[in-house]
Amino acid sequence: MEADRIPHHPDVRTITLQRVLEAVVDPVRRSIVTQLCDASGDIACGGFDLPVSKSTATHHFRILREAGLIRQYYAGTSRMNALRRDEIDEVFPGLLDAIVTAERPASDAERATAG
Amino acid sequence: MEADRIPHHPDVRTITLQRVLEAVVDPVRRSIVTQLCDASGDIACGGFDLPVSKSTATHHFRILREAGLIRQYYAGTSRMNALRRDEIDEVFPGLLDAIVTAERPASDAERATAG
DNA sequence: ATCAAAGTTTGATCTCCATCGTACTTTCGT
DNA sequence: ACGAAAGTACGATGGAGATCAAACTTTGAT
Repeated sequence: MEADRIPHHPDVRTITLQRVLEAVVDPVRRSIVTQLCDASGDIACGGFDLPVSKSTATHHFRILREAGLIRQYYAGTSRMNALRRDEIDEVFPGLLDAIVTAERPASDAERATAG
Repeated sequence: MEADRIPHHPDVRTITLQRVLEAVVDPVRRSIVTQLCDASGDIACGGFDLPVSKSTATHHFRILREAGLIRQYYAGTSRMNALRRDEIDEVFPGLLDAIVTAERPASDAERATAG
C-alpha cells in the first residue's frame, strides 16, 4: 500500500526540546543534520556519508523524523530527507544554528569572525 | 587532604560539543543549568531543586563539570556550582542561550517577541 | 570531643539504545 | 515477468548510563 509509505511527521507544536536533543546527541545523526545543512537540497538516505550499516541508518533517520528535525518523502525507490529548518527555528530559535556552527572546525569560526 | 577537594576542570579549548550535548540531554542536568542561569549567583549542590537522590545528584554535577559546563569549588562543607557562561559562549556561541530559551515555556518566548 | 550537615565513593541494578545481519517490500528497468 | 536497487522491519546483542542505598569523609557547630 502506498499509505504505508507516508511516514508520520510530528506537528511543529509537538516538537520537544528533549527529543531534539536526544536526536542530535548522537554523532551519526548530528552528521546527517550537518550534511543536510551544508547541502543545497534534499538528500536520499543512500546519499549520506555514514559510518553505519543500512539498517542502522534507517533507525537514525526515524529518530530524526520523529523528533521533528527532518521530513521524509519517497521519490521512486529512494527516500528523500529534508531538514525542517524554518519550523525548528520557529520553536527553538538559534538552536540548530548553534549546533551546526559548533560542529564546524574551530578554524572556520576564526576565519568568519577574526580571520 | 585539601588537594582532593579541588576537582578537575577541563580547559576551555578541550571542551567538546559531544560532551556538552551529552551533558544537557539529561533533563536533571539541564534543570541544573537552567537554575544556574536564572539565579543571580552560584548555588550549592543542596540548593538545587532536583528529583533525585544525593548520590545521583553528585553524579550529574560531575558530568556537568567534566563537560566544562560548570565550575565547582568548596565553601566550608558546601560545594558551590558556577556556570561557565562566558567560556561556553566563547567556544559554542549561542548554544547555551538557545537551550535555556528553549527550556522556558512558550508563553515566555511569545511575550518576549510578539507580546 | 562529638555530632550533625553536606557531599562523595562504591557497588549493584536496570533500562535504554546503537548496532548488526537477515529477511522482506517496493519500485524501476529491461 | 524478472532482477536489481533502495530502504524497512525484526530480533538479538552489547555497552553505556541513570539510579539508589550504604558506608565514608570533611567541615562546622556545640
